Amino acid sequence: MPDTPIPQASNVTSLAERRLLHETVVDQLRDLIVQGELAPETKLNERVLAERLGTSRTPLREAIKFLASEGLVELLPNRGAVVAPLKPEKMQEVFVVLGALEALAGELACRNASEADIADIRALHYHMLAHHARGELAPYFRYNQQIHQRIIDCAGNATLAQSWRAMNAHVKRARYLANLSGERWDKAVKEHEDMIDALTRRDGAKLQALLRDHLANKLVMVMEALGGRPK
Amino acid sequence: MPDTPIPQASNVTSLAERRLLHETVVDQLRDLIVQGELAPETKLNERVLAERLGTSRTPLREAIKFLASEGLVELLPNRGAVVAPLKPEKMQEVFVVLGALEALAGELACRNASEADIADIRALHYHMLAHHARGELAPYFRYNQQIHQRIIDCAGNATLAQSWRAMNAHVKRARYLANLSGERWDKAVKEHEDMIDALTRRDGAKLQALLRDHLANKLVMVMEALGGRPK
DNA sequence: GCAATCATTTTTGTATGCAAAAATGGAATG
DNA sequence: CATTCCATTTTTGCATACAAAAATGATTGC
Repeated sequence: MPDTPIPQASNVTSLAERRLLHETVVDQLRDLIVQGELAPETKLNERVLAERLGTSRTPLREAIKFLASEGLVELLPNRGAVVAPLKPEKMQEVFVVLGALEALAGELACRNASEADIADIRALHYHMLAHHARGELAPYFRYNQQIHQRIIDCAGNATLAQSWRAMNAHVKRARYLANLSGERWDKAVKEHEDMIDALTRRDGAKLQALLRDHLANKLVMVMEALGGRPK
Repeated sequence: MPDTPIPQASNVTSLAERRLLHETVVDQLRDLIVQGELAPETKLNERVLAERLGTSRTPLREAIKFLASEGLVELLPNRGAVVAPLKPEKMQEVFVVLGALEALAGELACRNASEADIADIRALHYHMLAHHARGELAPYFRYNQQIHQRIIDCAGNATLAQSWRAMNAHVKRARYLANLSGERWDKAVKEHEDMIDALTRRDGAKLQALLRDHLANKLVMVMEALGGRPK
């Protein structure tokens, strides 16, 4: 018999641990969208999707509403929902906001990150360099994302992190469009180099500027790719 | 309490509106939360709330999921949902992010706003001044919010606007705590004065800085009020 | 008197049913 | 051949049903 826990009447958040079907459906559906398995503008047929995810329409519809709030799906009254289109204008908007969020995160991270945090990020950076050297795109992207994620985390602002995560989901959808040519790729890596440098020196202003530029460059690449697509 | 008829805003299905019940429920529920009618940490009883909003549990649950994504409600697995607590730490986080978003909006607005836009905002500002002069708090808040909203709108970035709206909802919940003392209120008005000035001169950098400070000052007030609350 | 236990009630989570709207397809018409 | 109906099918939106989990509260034992 374990010790009887003291009844914490008010602090409800501490016991929100159990996994709910609704949440797994949200995660699965978000993955399908972000990974591009459900392409932009795909109609979400409730019956089909529910069967695919092994659930009924009710939790699926709740998940769709949740993702609609994140902007990953669009609700069409009486006509269901579609995967949010990948419009160039939308991308432009997202990158601008994301730039501001990452800049803020960079500044906060320079103040709040521990030395261990920075060492971790640096390690991720070297992993990324290795994959860049070998021209391995997928692992490169993975480490790239992890670095950005870690910088956000080091900012120590959960609200910022959540907002960033939602915005970043949109960008992830477009990442495979970026078509990293050798020159562009090298440039992006160089920017990362500078970012790690600024973070190590805890130069918040510099890191902020670098992140903004980095995002702006990413946007250019995505825009070229999107603009080239016949729509 | 026996059947107390709740004034149904207009659940009329007469007009062939494209508006879904789900959306009206989202708006109604958000209003109840933002206006404080559903206090922080209130448990959302689905049966009771559905009846109150004149609907069934299904659309209500969808609305709850939607608002959970906005952060206004928290989901407790197998225990339903509660109105998100108003914790000081959360407020601090929100204000930091909101500061970055408004700063960005200010910069963009200085670039993109038309002269007519600026004239409109200036007009709102004078209305606000009038209500400040008369010490009318509620109308003051209303115009204050409208001014901030208009600046966001002038940025011409719908993604930014939506993100701001969600963040701002949290702040609105705390606004009645701010307890504007004469001195503080005067200071806030003075800051607005400067903001209008910077916008008119289209001095983006200045407006950005002013908005950041303005938000930081608001935070101080809210924090004092929240910190003073025995919780 | 108090805590623990367990039956009962309540509430949540999911599935299903049903009506209305939209999509589909095919015949009739120009 | 294209277009416009209209009947049929499909899909969505909402309500309800039902099982499982949690809250409640009465009872028992100490």
